[in-house]
Amino acid sequence: MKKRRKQKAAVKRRPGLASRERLLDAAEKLFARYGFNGVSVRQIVHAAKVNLGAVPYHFGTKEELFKAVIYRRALPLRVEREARLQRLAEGGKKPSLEELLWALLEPAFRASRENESFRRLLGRASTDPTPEVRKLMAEIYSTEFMVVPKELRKANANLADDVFYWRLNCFYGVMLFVLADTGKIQTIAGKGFDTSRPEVALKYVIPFLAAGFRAEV
Amino acid sequence: MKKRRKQKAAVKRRPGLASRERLLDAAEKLFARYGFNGVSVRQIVHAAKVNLGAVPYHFGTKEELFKAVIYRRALPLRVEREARLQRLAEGGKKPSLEELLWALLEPAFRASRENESFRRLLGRASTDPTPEVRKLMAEIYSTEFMVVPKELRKANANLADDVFYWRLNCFYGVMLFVLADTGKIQTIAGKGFDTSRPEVALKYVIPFLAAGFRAEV
DNA sequence: TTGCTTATGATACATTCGTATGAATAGTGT
DNA sequence: ACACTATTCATACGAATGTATCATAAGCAA
Repeated sequence: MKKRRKQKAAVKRRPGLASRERLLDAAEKLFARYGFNGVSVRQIVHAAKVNLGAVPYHFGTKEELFKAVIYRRALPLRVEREARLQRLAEGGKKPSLEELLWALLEPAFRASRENESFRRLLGRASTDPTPEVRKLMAEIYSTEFMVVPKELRKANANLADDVFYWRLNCFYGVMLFVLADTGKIQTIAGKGFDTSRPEVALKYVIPFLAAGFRAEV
Repeated sequence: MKKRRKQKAAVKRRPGLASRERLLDAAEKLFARYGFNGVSVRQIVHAAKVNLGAVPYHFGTKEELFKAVIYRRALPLRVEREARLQRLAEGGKKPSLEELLWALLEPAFRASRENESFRRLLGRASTDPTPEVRKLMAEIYSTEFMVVPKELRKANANLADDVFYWRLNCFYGVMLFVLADTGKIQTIAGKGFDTSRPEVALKYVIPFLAAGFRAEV
């Protein structure tokens, strides 16, 4: 592997920053819609109105561009999530399962207010079968999102291991599918059914999940 | 679009049938693992030990090959599912939610006994963002799998529309994620945690779903 | 201005992609 | 044996892919 260009201070300069940012925005939107393998670098630079050479220059490879798209928002997401958990812990008494779920889910869902694409991208990339994407997402979950299973385990300390992990599996299924927002329910319920608004989604999803975790064994 | 070859009786002959079948098997395995866009036709023919020209000959296009892979098992799946629903209806009294969920889910999960790939393919293709795949899956669900939401609606007649459809959304999230079997839980719970055996999966998943549907509003 | 670093642009490269073609082979009914 | 059809094979085609190259432009420090 040949060394990329020296780019120690690639972020310090201001002028051309617009180009890099537009690239990230366009890539986020397209990756969210069509997946990593479903979009070409040329489609991205065209949508971003940026030259083709900007991708090797700013990111090196398509895969690095994808990583940059994810990390740009994954880090703030973790910070936000942990702030909420912190606030919950400060309350003194043990939070309810519903409160915990809210703290864990709301930041990711709320990402849809400022930027609808990232919410979908997060949901879809988490189940993307492409090896490079899988590797990256495993890395993200083990570094940024590890707090999710850990906190849920604490809140469900009464459950046996096998039961808990299966319910955690179900939890991820619901979370990722609702984040991904594939539109499946619209094709059943009709186009008037809106699944994109985060506070509405949480209102319905959290009771479902809480009841699932509390089910009799 | 140019007309494909005449292939009215493409299935009648026996000899070369092995080639077509091997192609379907290899494609099923690879599509399940890497997604539609993550596999090339050349990888498929290589895995199937078949000549490249066999794909245009037997299927025309890659997309048609994918459709053939899905339909080969989707049709028997529907038949099996409806047989179970029939048996349930013959019982006379109204079946429990758990019994209904069992009838709806078991055939798809059981597909993993004979053929583990199709179960994963079904789960993953249902959330694949590729437009061609989405179109096909929408078609499949509206023709083969429409009975699922219909039966669930009957069993949850007490729920308001919005509540029901959100819970159906959660249901699909769980079902598809567990079918897809992406291995996420193994990375958390350790490699010893087995999610591939259908009867085990159902034992844990059905109580979770039933409790979710029954949750207080 | 001059000098230097960073960014953009047009273009080229080697691969790989899906699909098409037509000759060679194998199987079947007569 | 024959003719005929179904299948397999090697190969070719143009388009699209990710990445690299290098000349030019732009911003800033001196």
